[in-house]
Amino acid sequence: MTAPARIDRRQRRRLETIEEIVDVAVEVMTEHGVGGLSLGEVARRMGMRTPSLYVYFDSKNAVYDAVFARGWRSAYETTGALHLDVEGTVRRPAQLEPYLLLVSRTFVRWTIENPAHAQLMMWRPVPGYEPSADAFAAAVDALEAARSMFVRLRDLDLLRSDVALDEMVQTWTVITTGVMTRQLANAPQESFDEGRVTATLPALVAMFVAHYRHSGSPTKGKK
Amino acid sequence: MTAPARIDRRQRRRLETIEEIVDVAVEVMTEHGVGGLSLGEVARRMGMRTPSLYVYFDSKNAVYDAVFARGWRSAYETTGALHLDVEGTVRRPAQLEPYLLLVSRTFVRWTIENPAHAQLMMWRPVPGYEPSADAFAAAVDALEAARSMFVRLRDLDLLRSDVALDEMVQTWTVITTGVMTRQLANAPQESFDEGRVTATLPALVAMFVAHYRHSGSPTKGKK
DNA sequence: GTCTATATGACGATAGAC
DNA sequence: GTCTATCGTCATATAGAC
Repeated sequence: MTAPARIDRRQRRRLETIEEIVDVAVEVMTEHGVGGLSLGEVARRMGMRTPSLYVYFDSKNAVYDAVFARGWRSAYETTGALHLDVEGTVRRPAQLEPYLLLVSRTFVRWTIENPAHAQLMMWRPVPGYEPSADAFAAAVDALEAARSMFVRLRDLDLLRSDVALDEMVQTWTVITTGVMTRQLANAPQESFDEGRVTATLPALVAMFVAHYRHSGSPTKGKK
Repeated sequence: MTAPARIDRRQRRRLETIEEIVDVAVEVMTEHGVGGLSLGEVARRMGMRTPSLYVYFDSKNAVYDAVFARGWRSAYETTGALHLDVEGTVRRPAQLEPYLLLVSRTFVRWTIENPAHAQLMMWRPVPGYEPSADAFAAAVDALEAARSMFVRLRDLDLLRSDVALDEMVQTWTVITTGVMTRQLANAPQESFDEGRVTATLPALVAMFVAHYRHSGSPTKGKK
């Protein structure tokens, strides 16, 4: 039975080529902007001709789709790791604010360090491209992870239970997306650590925590 | 002296044509996405040939630049009107939170109703385009207006004076930009009034006010 | 001054030879 | 699987008609 093995080897090679195409595409997007992706440039860097890429991807948008899905999976893995400890059991944060600050910093840092992925994921920079159902599922998974984080924090009595979870998830994503957007749009050359926008994360998380923490009544609260 | 009059008429016609080109360009950007602007499409809709547009604009990026500058001027006029009363004297808001909610709602509403302008202004959707010094000045004016609003509110003892103004301006723009970004990226077809993201503005402004208002000590405040 | 005709080079994409 | 050849479209540039 050598036939299956040969097929496996072929498929492995094919997958490696696909991975390399995506890598080079991200490289080009990082240099020339997300909308500046050119299949000709990708082929040139890989030592091929443009039409050869069509063996692996049906269209330019299919390449964008792979970057989109890969981005959400990577962000999910990076940020989601904070929600679980090594054994995989649910983590019990001692204090709410330091925990949420760590989560937001981890996510925003990922977006600043992966600007091509992040812009494709958070903005709509490419006319005509919309994520496929498969790619969108990766985004939904990541949002669901954030949502279940808030469920967990609420069950631990760290967050108010009189506010709709949707509102917390929405305001949370507005804050993280807002920081990422202003940092990448206004000063894309600044790193996460030296960013003047990323530096406001502690203040923004403090506002969020004051508003939604369980203990006190944050605003207009009838004490 | 008929010559100057004829020149005036010509210049007026020229300015009208320029305005029309920008109008049609915004129309195309709204339909096909900001990066989907095609000078050929603009010329087609105006009943001209593409090269004729180059009489009025040096390049495609010059058209983007006009849209960028026009957008910031329009946003400035729309939002800045709230800061002054009819006579032009400084307005004295009775309550901080309703006032800031009105300002943020007015600004974000403008971005949702002018998505092409807003995306060009707040994101970086067009590879190779960077605003010229002139166009950038319009953006600086608008940001300065926001900053002076906070100066005024602080002088009126409505905002804390122990926090750097820069931080307030930064967190404020993060919130407004974040709402605009998530609404336009995730549900661009929803109007401002029916938007599920824009609906979180009251909660976000409440957080902001609780954190920065003068009276109480919002978080970790030593009472 | 205003527009058209024409040309160039890059792009995404397809067809077909090897 | 990779190539050459080709198509249509795009931004852009130049030359010249009116």
